[in-house]
Amino acid sequence: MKRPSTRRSTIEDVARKAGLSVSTVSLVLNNKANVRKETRKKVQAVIAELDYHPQRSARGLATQSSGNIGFILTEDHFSHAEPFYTKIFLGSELEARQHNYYILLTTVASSVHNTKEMPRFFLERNVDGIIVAGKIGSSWIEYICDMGLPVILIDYELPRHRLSAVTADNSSGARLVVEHLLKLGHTKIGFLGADLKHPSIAERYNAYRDTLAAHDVAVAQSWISTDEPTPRLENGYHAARRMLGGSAARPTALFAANDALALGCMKFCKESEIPIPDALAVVGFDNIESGLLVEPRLTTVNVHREEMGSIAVRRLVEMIRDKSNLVNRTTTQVELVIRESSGARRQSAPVAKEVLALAKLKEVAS
Amino acid sequence: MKRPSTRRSTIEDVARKAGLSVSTVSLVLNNKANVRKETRKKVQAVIAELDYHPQRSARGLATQSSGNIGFILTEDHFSHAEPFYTKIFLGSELEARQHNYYILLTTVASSVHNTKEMPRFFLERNVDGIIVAGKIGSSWIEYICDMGLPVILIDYELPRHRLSAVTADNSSGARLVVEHLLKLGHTKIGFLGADLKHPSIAERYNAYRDTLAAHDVAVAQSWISTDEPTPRLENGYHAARRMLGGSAARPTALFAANDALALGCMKFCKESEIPIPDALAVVGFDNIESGLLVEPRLTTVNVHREEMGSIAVRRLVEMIRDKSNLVNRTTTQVELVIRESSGARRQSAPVAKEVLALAKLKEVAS
DNA sequence: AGGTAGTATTAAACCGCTTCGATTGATCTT
DNA sequence: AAGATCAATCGAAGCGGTTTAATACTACCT
Repeated sequence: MKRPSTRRSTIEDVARKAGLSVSTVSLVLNNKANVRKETRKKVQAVIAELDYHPQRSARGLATQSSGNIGFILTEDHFSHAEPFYTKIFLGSELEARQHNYYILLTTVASSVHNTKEMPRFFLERNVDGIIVAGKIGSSWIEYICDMGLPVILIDYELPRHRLSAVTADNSSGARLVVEHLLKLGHTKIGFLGADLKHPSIAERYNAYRDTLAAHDVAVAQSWISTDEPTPRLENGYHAARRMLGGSAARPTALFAANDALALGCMKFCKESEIPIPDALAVVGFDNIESGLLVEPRLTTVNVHREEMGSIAVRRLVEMIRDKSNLVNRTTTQVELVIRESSGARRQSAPVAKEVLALAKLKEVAS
Repeated sequence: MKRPSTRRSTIEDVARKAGLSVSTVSLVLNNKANVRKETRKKVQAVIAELDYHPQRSARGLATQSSGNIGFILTEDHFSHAEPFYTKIFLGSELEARQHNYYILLTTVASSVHNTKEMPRFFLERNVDGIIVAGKIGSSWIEYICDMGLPVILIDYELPRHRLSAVTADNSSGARLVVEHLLKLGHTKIGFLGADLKHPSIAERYNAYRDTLAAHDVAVAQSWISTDEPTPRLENGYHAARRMLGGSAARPTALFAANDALALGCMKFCKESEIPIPDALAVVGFDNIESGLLVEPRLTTVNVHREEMGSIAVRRLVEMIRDKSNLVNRTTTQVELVIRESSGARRQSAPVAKEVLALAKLKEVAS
């Protein structure tokens, strides 16, 4: 651990001290061929001795690249401190580090835009690739594609645009949920959703319908709510009120498109004294931490968020390195986490002790 | 909105098109003196026309600065997706944007370190200043100070090091809590804390004791818990079990050093069927979102997290710009948020509808 | 008109690295 | 032994800005 007491050393210092030219040092630095083994060793020794680290901006200027990855999140996704996306970001950051990239996180308004409100890193060409997490306005996508930079989406897909993406296996997750509820004897299973234009929600919804159909279970239209604009807690509350507040026949189980909606629903039930899970079994999706705090604890589907982030970075780095624009979609595995809100488990497990199977991956190069 | 169809334009393109030299354009770019008004106008027009934006790395190389701010968080703070720090980060990012800085967020191990695990941005001299959020090992602080970069702490202080810092007004917050409980008639008020070496917790603890003393209210040692290593939910749970599980005389009210501890405590009470607030009033600190989810909802102290982040950036930018090393400490105001867990309010308010007074600031330049 | 003091503009050096083409030296052919 | 080939090294140009010192232009005195 040496202090940067004096001036920081440059490639020239290294070259001089090693008795070689700057170019040779550069070759070593970048692991290029045609450097004698001893020369390489020598240079590396000097580098270590001087604690030399190439300067980012100099390198960036010379190579016309920044060493940064742009991470874009819409304001509403992040500003509600959505822990879902926080974890994704964290996974990205850790992975980026491995590859010597920095991540520039920026939030943007969800749709319209003019050049003024563009993330600065676009204008200043300060990123080598882009990660977009969550649903975002298509105007953004258009713009981003026009930049000609490698792009990868997380938890979002656009069939039309042929973009690489990392998503959770929403269909399997939803299927697991519905099968779980069926197994518990439910036949009146409702769906608490939001904007079906969000592909993840649509996938969950479709798998829900398909699974019910496959088991020849009918569903009343009034048990399905897909009118809410966003899958947030308040909206779960409101949708639950509409669906359960009246006198109409209620479902006995409810699959919410995500945990926030499920928690909103539970909040309504608590206020209306509808006992969960006895009068209504509730299941969410995402496995956010708050699901552990409520009473009863929320049965849900675990999504490997950090992993989604790290995979996205890995793919993106490949795209940058190989200058490939091969579109590839990765689906991360999910698993059902059974707690009390679905009525399958009666005892409360010790706090913060929950073992989840490790994730595996299915990849599809398309 | 123009597409970057061709090559991106450089300062030379601007100069040529404006019929001026590169240097003049640079002068305009940096708002330097001695440029004729019309010349300035002309240049600006061309800049707009070409949609020119100076390239970060070129600028960085020339000025030996990066345009980045390093944001350091210990792993445990962030990896638990602590929403507390997420919000602080968000505030920083928004503010940084105003000043044309990027934020590089990195997490570090909480203590020991060798050069290998240093954030890369140090080694590559890729930041112009540093923000440290939350408690961090003193070895880190030493190292960071040695870098000679401007530093500002958020939610942490080190009397010995004379560093600038942004903190919440912990003392006032704790005083408000205790007075609130006293007003409700409590005289047996316990404290659920953790590591007193964390200055924020220590401040809250001291204000708690002082306020009680000022009102001549005694407190049993068994009602004070400060043994937990970190102020996290599990630890609140354990501490509550130790304090309330036995047969000894219980306090009737408990002030937890933060919301996570309070929630852990509530979890224990729920399992042990200790009714809140009837048998025990509970108050937290921080106002994290989960406090709204539990039943009863948590009375707490609101801390303006985004604001703390934005203030930190503002101060840091000043330090960078003025090359000043004036130490200054800013304390952001807090306010009591009364909900049901303290027993002062019986009705449940409508979901997600809570009006908080706007924050004001007290500043002390020292 | 000539000198001077500013003010506005510019040429050129420089920041630290990469990369291309040239150079050198060694090894292989015939 | 003279070329040819190939590996290792190096010199110099270039990336896109900033900054310094020199120069050109004005306006003002006397």
